[in-house]
Amino acid sequence: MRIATWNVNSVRSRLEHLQRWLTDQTLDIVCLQETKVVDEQFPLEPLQALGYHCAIAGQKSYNGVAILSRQPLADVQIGFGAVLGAEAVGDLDEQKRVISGRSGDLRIINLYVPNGSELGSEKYDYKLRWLTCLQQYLTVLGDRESQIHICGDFNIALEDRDIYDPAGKETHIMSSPTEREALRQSVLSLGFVDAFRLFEAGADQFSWWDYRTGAFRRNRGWRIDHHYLSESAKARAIACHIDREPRTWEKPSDHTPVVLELADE
Amino acid sequence: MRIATWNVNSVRSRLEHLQRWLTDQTLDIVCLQETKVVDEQFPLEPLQALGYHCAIAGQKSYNGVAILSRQPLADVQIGFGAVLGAEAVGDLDEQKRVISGRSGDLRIINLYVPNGSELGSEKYDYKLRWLTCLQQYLTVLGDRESQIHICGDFNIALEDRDIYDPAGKETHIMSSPTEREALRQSVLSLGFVDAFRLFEAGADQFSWWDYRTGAFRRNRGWRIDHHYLSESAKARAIACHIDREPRTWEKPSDHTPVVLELADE
DNA sequence: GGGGGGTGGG
DNA sequence: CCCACCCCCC
Repeated sequence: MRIATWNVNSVRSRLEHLQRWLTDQTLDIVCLQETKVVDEQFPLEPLQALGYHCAIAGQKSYNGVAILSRQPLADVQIGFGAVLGAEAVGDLDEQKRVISGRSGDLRIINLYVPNGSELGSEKYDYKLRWLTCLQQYLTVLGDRESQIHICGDFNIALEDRDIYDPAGKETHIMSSPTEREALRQSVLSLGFVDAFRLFEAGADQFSWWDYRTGAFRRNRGWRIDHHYLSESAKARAIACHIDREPRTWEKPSDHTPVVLELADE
Repeated sequence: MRIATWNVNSVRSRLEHLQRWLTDQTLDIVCLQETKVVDEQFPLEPLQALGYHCAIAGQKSYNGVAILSRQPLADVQIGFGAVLGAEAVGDLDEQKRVISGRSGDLRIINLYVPNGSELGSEKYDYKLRWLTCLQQYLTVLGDRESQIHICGDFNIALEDRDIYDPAGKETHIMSSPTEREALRQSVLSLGFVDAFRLFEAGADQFSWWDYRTGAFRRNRGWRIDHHYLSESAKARAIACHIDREPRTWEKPSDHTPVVLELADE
């Protein structure tokens, strides 16, 4: 099966790209971030017409996540609170950044990690608190289920080879040692592995390029969109690649899709 | 020579349409309204690249007029004040709605008449005052020059055959008897003739269709974009037609161009 | 630079 | 519906 993650930067303004890409490709599951639309206005019909079921968790203007799937997902859960309880989660579910569902024996978790704005800012603090909560969330789910796949826009580049020009980026949002450590702690320490790095060792492989200053043309990008696999899911991994093409289209998202292939069971 | 009038509803968002239309057509002079851009940001280069000189009178956000011409225009004048004096004009030159220039012996006057919003409103009063001033302006110019061509968006349909469904539109902005009379008084009473009606007698010939409620598809339009000719210029008139095609393009202006053909002298 | 939102204008 | 503007966010 093929699973994609794509931060579409508004599912409504990217609907034609999404339709085109889903028609060109053969995807089983597509995890979207930054849908930026309330559920009532999510473009269900055109995506159903392409053969997808939609599990959606949207909000107005910002954030919003969705999972498209050829087969309906079981046990769809929205937010950390669905697993940890609303009290434990506090303000971290106010923004729609977490949606999860099960496809056969595989638990799919789709995340849109907060950007964090600037080191030391209030938003940065929110990002770190959010990642701490993510660890609890994954710990609980990991105790319950064996095959787990996590993907999304992590807004963190794990290593220097994941950034176009890493020198001096220790104080940059998305590449600070503190953020990297928080992501390792929240995800990698639980045994999940970065699926892309099972197959690709090189640098200059990016999934996001700023709209400004011709970053895509100059390939000044970041690999911040990831797939993670639990030990048992990792055994099924066949390939993981970045599809740069949608980023070349007219009025693209600033992110491009990352596709993971898993062996059928 | 061929002269067009086109309310482009923002010259920047309509630049591709304008380039396409100017490439398809052979125009000598193109009068634009609602350019909605300050002079410093007017897209001079792409229009010069198509072989046009530009006389521009813009403002931020609203209004704005321009004349594109294959040959540079002589004696370009902006506003009523250039002819009547600033004192006589008061607040009527604050909005950029008037630009004029001479091409050979022909005086070209490009106008964007105020819309007027609603009958009885402050904007309506401004429209009527503006039209009174227009009469003075044209009277002075008519005393000075013989061959005069006036065009633009008049925001008034002169006759019932110029509206898609005239019944009950006496209290509608753009078709009230008061506005029609004001336009007759300001322009027609000075001897200028509606060039389109020299050639076309029929109804259902429109130059503007509201963006809302599928007005274009249903041809619920208005003929509010006009060419007027002085007696001596009228002698040169060969044809006048509405080019509906640009209104069929993607993201069109709500107006479509009206083209006048004059015999070369 | 390109999404979202809102308001004001037509 | 589709401009413009402003502000917020990435």
